[in-house]
Amino acid sequence: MPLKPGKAVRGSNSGRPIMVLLDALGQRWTLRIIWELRDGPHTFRLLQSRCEAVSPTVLNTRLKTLRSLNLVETTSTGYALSQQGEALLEKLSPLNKWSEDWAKTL
Amino acid sequence: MPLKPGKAVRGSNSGRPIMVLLDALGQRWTLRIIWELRDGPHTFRLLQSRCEAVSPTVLNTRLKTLRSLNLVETTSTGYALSQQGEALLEKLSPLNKWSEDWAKTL
DNA sequence: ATCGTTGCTATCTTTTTAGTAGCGAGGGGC
DNA sequence: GCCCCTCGCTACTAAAAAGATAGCAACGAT
Repeated sequence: MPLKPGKAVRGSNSGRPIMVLLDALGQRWTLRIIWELRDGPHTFRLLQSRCEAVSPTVLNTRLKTLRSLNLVETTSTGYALSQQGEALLEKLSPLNKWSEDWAKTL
Repeated sequence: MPLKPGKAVRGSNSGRPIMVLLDALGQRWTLRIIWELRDGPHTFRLLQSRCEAVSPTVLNTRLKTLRSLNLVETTSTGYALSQQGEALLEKLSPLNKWSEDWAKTL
């Protein structure tokens, strides 16, 4: 059951891209993996250690999904964000700054 | 174990706000709930039906978390994004358009 | 008082995620 | 060739989260 725009996902059978995206990003570690790839390619094991020892089972599952969604690709030096992945990260990276301001209000 | 900036979350004990945020948003339905609140307050049950019958158990858990994170608040007409929640949604809403372009590349 | 709707809890099942061990492939040194 | 190390990754099992369903107490309108 691969995740793919146009296909139903959990919680939405519309197949609308945003729903597919929200479903993918809502799986644990997905957002984090994209985040950790922000400064360049990482090997599987390095990525694993950056994500505080996420289990290889999950990491590999996520990487498979992210590759099938064309957000991550394998390079000679390890896993890296694809062009699309970079674009997505660009949309997400303002969250870093925002989250710090947000934290102050708590 | 409430989610809160400054405190360890699963996968990061740094307490950095971005990690707390990524952890929160990476829980299933969280992103979707924020998304569904984009056009105004909704009652618990309406929100539930908008999220294609998400179980009340999970919905309530998420709403509790989102309230404790100051992203959602209760109003006379139901659950609504707080000021912070609106700000977050603003950061996320470009994803809708982006996701459509992205979907074309698949 | 009855009815419908609300937010929500209790209970149980299923799915997902976590944790750990270790394999086969490849590279380097010798 | 052989040893040793690191690599990506799979297998297996345990724990945690999410899903599904039933239903209760509180409120408002009739």
